Amino acid sequence: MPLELLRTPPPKERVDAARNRAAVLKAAARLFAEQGVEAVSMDQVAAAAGVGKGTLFRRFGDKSGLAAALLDARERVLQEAILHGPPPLGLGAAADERLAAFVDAYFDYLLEHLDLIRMSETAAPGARYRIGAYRFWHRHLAILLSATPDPEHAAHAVLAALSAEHITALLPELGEKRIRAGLLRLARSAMQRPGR
Amino acid sequence: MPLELLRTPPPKERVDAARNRAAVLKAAARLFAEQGVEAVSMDQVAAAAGVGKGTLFRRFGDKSGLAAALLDARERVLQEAILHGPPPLGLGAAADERLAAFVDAYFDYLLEHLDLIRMSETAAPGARYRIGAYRFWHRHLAILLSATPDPEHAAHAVLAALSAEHITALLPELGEKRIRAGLLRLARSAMQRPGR
DNA sequence: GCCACAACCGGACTATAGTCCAATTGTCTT
DNA sequence: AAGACAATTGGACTATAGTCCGGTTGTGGC
Repeated sequence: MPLELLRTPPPKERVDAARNRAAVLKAAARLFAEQGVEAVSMDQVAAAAGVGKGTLFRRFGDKSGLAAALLDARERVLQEAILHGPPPLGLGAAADERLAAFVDAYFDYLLEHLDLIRMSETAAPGARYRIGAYRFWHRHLAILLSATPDPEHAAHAVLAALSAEHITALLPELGEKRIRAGLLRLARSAMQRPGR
Repeated sequence: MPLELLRTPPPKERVDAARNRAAVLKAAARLFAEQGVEAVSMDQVAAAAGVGKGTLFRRFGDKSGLAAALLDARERVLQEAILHGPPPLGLGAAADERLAAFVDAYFDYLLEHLDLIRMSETAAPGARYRIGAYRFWHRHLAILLSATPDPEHAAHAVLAALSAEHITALLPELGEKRIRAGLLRLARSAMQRPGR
């Protein structure tokens, strides 16, 4: 088994760089938890991590990148469950059941980290649609919706209703329960073949 | 943004204030058209209008408010057509036809002013959901969708697929035609009663 | 016409995201 | 072990959104 495949990044990361990245993530997690994502500036994160601003931005690109890095681990759990976990989220259930399970699980994930996800989606214009995670969800949904006339558009439409910005705005107005029910209904109706 | 800032207030406006507002709108329209909405700073607008920054911000609140003010006239045309125009947009057609007509007309409006609308929706966090226009569209859709289990959520879901941010991201990927078709399909399926 | 007062004005000021580059530090070669 | 080289660092710097407040100017009452 070639050892190269086990090294995290192919070009090795310098130890000081790795230490700094860990320090930044730790400091950011603490500050965000203490004061809320919105209220923490990048300067604060850099200072708390004992690192310069330049380092912070080169590592994570911008604030949305930092948020995305913090979400990375949690995201992978969901992705793993979809790819290799048991049905109905994973393979083995009918498409409509997998779709419902995904919406349900994603909504949980959203509620759990709403502010962070919102930051990762909105800090830069169009950020949401470029990050790898969005592409993953989109691909998954398009496959589940492949019986519809335009699976790709349908997948985007479902994800639009699952954007952090959208859910944040709806939460005080409709409450968690109604939103969840509405999302599941939306997913079900998006599934229907156009056999009217 | 507070609607009060966008409409002429009943208590008479001072003539210098009115002149400044007109100058700002004119200068902003010109600069936005010339250089694109993103590329123009508020300082530039203020300078071009011959007005101080304070004046600019007090009048329009923030950049999204300025964008909304510029859209105001065009928005009213669509709202008027819905309230008092001929069917299928106006009263007199079946709900599903009115819904399709709205999606079609709104999509036209969106394409026509995509950057401005995007600015009015995204400059401030949550701005989109607070502006009066959104409330209008939402109410209209909720009425058309009143046969569904949760008209308010369904209306939000349709509008989520019509957000400027979303359409901007989809346009290069899917193209205008596919998006329009997908939106009409989405609207139709949202309409269906849950008669399963 | 004049006065008082509220509304308005504008630019200096703050806060924050993000850029840049000279100096530093780790790593690899010989 | 030392030198060469590239990756990394960090803080000074820029650009922009948005705030604040002392001075100014309409406006309505007398």
